[in-house]
Amino acid sequence: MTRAHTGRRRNEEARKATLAATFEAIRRDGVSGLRIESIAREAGVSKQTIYRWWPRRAALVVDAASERSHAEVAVRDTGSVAGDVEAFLDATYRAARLPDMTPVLRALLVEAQAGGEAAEALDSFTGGRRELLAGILQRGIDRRELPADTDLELLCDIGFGVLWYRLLVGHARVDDTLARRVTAAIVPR
Amino acid sequence: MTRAHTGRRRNEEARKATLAATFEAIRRDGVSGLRIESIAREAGVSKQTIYRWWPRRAALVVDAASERSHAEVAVRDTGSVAGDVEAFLDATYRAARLPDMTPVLRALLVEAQAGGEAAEALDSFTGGRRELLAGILQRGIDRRELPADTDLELLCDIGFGVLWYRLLVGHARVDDTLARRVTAAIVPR
Amino acid sequence: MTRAHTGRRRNEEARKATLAATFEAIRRDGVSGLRIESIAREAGVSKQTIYRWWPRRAALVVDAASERSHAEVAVRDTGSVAGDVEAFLDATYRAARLPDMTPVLRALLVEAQAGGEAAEALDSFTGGRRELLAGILQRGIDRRELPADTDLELLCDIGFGVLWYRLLVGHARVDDTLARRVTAAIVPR
Amino acid sequence: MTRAHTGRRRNEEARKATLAATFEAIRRDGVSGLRIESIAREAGVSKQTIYRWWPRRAALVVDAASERSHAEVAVRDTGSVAGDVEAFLDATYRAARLPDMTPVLRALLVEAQAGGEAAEALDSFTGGRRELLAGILQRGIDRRELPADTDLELLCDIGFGVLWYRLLVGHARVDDTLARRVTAAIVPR
DNA sequence: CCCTAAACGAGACGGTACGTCCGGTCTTAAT
DNA sequence: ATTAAGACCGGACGTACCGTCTCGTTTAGGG
Repeated sequence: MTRAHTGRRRNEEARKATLAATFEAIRRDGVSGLRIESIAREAGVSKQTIYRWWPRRAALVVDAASERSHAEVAVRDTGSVAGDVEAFLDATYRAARLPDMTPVLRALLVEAQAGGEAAEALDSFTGGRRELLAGILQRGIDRRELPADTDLELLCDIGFGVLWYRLLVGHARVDDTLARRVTAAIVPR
Repeated sequence: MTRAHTGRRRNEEARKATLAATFEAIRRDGVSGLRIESIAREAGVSKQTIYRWWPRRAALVVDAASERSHAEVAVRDTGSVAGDVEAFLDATYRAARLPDMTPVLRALLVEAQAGGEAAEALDSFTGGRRELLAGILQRGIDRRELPADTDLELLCDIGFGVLWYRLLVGHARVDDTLARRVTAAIVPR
Repeated sequence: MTRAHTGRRRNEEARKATLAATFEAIRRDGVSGLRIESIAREAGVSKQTIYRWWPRRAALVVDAASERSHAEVAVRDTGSVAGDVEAFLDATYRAARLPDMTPVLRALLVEAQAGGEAAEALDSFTGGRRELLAGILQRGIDRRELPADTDLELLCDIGFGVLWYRLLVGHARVDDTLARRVTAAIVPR
Repeated sequence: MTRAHTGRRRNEEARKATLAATFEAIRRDGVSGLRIESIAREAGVSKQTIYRWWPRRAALVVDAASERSHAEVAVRDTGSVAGDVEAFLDATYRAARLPDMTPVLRALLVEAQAGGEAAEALDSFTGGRRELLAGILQRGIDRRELPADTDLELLCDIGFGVLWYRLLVGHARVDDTLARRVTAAIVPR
């Protein structure tokens, strides 16, 4: 391995190489096929270095995932709730169906089923997204576009539930039309 | 082990003991904690016997899961689509949130992410349920209770997507009111 | 690896291959250079199999050594103590300086320094040899060839001490003449 | 670590602390249990400092040992070879059986089995001692106390062989009477 | 009635990966 | 220039399971 030592400071390149190899491994083998030794080998990093910084496998998955999901989904103001929701869901669904993104989302969810930090990471990730959508819908209520007793929580669960359901069960693709259809189902136009 | 031999016929007790141990292990450790050797030990069965009948781990999970999900969800005719849908979803959600059922559903979905027979089993399981719900909704269209252009596929994804989303992400429980709320959101009353 | 399985019985060939590889490794690298993984690789045996039967490294060394030191040193009756002692020491020294034997003896002694079963094995090995020599000398006393107050214990320590000293320090070889010289020093002719 | 830096000169205290920790570790764990990292930790010294001054583990053992074996065994003139030899052996054996000394001698011998500088150090150490004993015996020949054809080399091997044999095999202690008994066996009184 | 065939428990085996430990090298920052 | 600190790659450690392979026992069912 030709990477230069950095002495007693953490080696940033080793960190990057590890996360890149993890990401690639998730893409290739899925989360159940993750092998720390393979990642170490492919990243040209020693196992000890991996265990030093990511004491649990879940931490590695979470970090690899979060490197790819920085991209914030912008909340726009299109003039109508329906437009705002559709824009938001469209951006969300587009991001999720990127070939790079889908396996990472699946891996994160799978890893989260064991509880622990992956569960927390997933919860915080999905929680943040739900708040954004809830905010958009709340704005609709404030503007009297939606009735005051709108079931915000449920509409959020629908918006994201349909997405995850399709990602995980695979009976139908997350295609271009989905955001429009979901919006039509949950927001009167 | 005190279980009696059955000679050259398959030993039904060994089969049951294996599936029970598998089920218990899923409940205890989740699908990622499944160990064939533990199952064999706990079931008082030899590894060879397990591998003879369930050549892949996924087959074991699928079998253990299907033993618990025999219970067919009845499709009733309450006189209105809304009533029928709510009755169906309520039964579905109730079954899914049974303490025995939830871990198995999660395990099946996780195992399915690797593809293979677990994916097929999950697909056929969820597919069957979607068809039932679609049938109920189609009857609503036929009776003119629902518009002809109702997006059947999407409404099914909503009905089940919300359920799975809550089972997997864990931000909110699948409670008694959920079926009513979901029904209200997707079917005009 | 093409070695045939033997089912649930211990595989004798695997045992032999392991000991042979251990012996070879001691010869090549000395006891401090022993690597269980190398032995496993060279013997075509899995690590688990080695650990199953030799839970400690010392046990492996002891077994490998004892496979080579079966050869009993015969106690002859030449008609005189001096003759008997010289014959015994000559046979002992000859065996010890065999190219196959020397590294194993050194390894056994080194391993024994840590205590444990190697120490016991060495003690029993050397103890047996000392008893033989003591028996020969005792016979000399019985026959009035040696004075009754002969320091048997010390003479044994001399007979073997000189051998080990040369084996371990390496300032002089264990050559053909040594047995005769040692005998002359400890037994009046 | 509270030890003061000494800037660009070698830090004598670091050297002492390292050797003391090495000595202590040999006493505690034997030579096979030596860990550079433990020594560094216990001595409050960095690994780099150890490697700078003792590039090989053997060098460390040799140094630690030689710090303890400075004590020269005086060669006295008691008026008879027997007396001189006994005095010399007694002093030698007494030094070797000191609780501080024994583990270090064992460690040195073990380390020497791998060859290299430990072997050289051991050889030079034992060689020096043998020359002293040989000198005493030669003086006995010169004074006609011993026959001219006395096997000097062998008698030295006996004097030290018995010592090492007992140190290493552990079947019998190096006690107060040993020097007298060995002397009686190799030098006519 | 015997004798073959299948199922089963037991458990050894060759592998692969685990997570830990240590060896020896390197760089930084402080003295 | 020397040191403490500590990250790093490499590689062996001893353990845990995997999936495969006999072995000897048990019973069912066909000749």
